[in-house]
Amino acid sequence: MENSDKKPILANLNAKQLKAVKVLSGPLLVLAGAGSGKTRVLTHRIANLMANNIPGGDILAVTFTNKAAKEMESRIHKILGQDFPHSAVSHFSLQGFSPKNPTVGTFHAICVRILRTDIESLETGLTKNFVIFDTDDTQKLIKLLMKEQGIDEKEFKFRAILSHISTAKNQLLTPQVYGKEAEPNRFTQVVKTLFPLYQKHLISHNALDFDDLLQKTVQIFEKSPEILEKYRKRWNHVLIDEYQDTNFAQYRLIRLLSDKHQNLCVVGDDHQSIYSFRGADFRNILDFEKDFPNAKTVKLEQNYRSTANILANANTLIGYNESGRKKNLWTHNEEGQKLIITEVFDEKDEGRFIADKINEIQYETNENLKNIAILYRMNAQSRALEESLMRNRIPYQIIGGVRFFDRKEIKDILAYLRLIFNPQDDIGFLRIINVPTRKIGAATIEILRKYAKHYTMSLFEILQTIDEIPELNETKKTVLKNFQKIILDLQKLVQTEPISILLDRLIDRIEFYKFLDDGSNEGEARIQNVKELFSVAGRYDSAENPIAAFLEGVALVSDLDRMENTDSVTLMTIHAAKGLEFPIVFLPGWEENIFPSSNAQHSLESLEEERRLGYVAITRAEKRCLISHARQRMLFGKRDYSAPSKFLSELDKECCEKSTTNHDMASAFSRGKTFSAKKYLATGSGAVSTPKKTSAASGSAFATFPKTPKTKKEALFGIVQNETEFAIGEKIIHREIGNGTIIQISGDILTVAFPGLGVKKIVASVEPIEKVEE
DNA sequence: TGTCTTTAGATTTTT
DNA sequence: TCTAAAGACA
Repeated sequence: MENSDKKPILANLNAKQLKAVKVLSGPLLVLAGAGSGKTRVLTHRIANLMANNIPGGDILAVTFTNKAAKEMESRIHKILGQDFPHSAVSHFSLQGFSPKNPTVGTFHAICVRILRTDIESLETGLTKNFVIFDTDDTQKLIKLLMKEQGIDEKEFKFRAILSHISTAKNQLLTPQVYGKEAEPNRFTQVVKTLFPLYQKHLISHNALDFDDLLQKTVQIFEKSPEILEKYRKRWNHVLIDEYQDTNFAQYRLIRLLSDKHQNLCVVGDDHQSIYSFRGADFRNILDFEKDFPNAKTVKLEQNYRSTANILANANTLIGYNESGRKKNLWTHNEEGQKLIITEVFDEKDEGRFIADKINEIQYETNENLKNIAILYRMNAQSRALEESLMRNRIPYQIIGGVRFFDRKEIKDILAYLRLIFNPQDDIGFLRIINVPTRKIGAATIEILRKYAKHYTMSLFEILQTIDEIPELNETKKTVLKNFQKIILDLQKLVQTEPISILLDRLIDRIEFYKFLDDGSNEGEARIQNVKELFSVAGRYDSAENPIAAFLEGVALVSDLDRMENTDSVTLMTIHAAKGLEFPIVFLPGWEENIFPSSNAQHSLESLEEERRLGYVAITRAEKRCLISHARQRMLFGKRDYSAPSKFLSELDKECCEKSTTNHDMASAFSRGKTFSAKKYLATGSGAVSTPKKTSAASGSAFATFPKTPKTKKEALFGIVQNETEFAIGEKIIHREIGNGTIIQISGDILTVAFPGLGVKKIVASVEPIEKVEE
């Protein structure tokens, strides 16, 4: 690297950061406040280890998300230049671990790779070809078992049972141990019945759920000292990011790997622990010095991200928590603007307020939209915001909600692949046996299941003996044999052909596009979604076992990994925003029972977790933070009055500014009328009538700005506008909005100032506007 | 058995 | 509001 003599590894670090980077061995705790350069320390420390002749392959770095893993790799690469071969780590590759490069990945991704090598040592019957069951699969399975056991679905919620099982697994409890230890009551009695059955079925399907990935790995390590030794030797240096969010299974895993060499560096901030619902326990980070008495501790307290005003608010808020280590986060950054707290009328008014503010900010500072984020407590809040942004023609991308890989058509195709890859997968079989429709219904399935159970074979395997099943007529047998043949034929291709060919043949054989195409826009969108799958699949063709890598990738990938760096506003939950930062952050919905959530009101612990979430939310902002709360809100089909969040009164009053959109009922009503008039516009504007459909139509998980086919608009509105006939400064009249002045032109998009209504972006060829001759 | 219609029920956060 | 399960009917 050109400036290697300047030691870039140790450059641009403050004294504390440098201290952490320079510790080359032994246990190290880095308490890193928000925005204090945590990732910087991690990456530079890895680079420094490598610069001190520790082979990259000796290093294991565990991150919380795949996105963070990728980010970390590219940053290490940047620091080390050629010293770090760019092939880097492929997160989903099944090839072993590289001797040259650090292993970077999430707990789940790393565990999968360990299991692909060593799971058979457990002698549970699980093989290297195991599939990963996602939430949807596990829900189906537990429902199935409940039916089988005659457990009343009304009395016992499958969700509650699943989450109970998950918690137990995260505590590394086996069904046997759970059965002994759980306090006896009606609910645990049910779980005691279902847990072992659930586990048994997973094994017989050759499947693991998310929690198994961790638990099985720990089991291997505890059972086979020689396997544990292999990984201990491989990873002489272990680094853990977001340590405050580790659960017991992960904690155990870390101890197993690093107790011997003690070269363990954990980084985190107990104030940012927000995943306790998933079993995370921030006491892990508080107890680190107890667990490792030789630990060195470095506190990073200088914040480089946010203005002093933003930081002051975050500090004051988190100060209301009793738990956690006291910290003194400070900054040299300028004071900046005050945090703005705005009272709005309802969720629509809130959407309008945010859209107007974005237009205003853009007009004033020409801020790139990718610097703006809207962070909310729950996905259900996004709809009103999306509608408003769409109406105002503000491009946005939405992370979360219905994930791309959760779409029905995608899951169906994946289920086919799963079955091809693993014929034991009954859940996959049940998903697709009648997709496309083959006239195989509940009755036929029941017969198959009876025989499968009797011969302890999987549903797919039982098709071999189909001729010996008297209950089925010839037509059914033919249909089932055809289905079997499709799967068997495609299985032959797995070894030789890339996934794209396999997908192509599959879609062809089952005439999937024909099945999806119902003539509607939604049908077209579904086809587009399936086609998008090809581009995703292409990335796995170079893996050793492409289909396994592909299935694994889609099981472990989150929407966050698909976040694009485009010129658009980002919408996501606060949880998803952890680890990210944005110059301008909107925080809507700071109302009691939304934030803090109604489910968090009953205990101090959960309320404190909500407060930490608030802390995370505010500290995402670099320059500006705009909080809003609505007087009433439509939620789950009901309109309710809502009190401002208690967190608002816990902010630093000196550093806040209150405002209101001042919309009483009447004005909100008239505004609503304007909305509906414009909604007609939005509805007609292309293939979309609701935000959700937009995301489908765009062919990805993102609801990107609808690129509207012009011809359709013209047909719909009978307006043919010449895009070039407008100029800055000209006056126009909008049929619905009124008179305005053009202040900016960007291609077909006009920025128009409407007196008294604010600045809006308008697509010239779409909206009913005309020039006003003066 | 599929499809259309109705109804009930659930909505925090996610690897 | 939206989804999934249940019911009615061809």
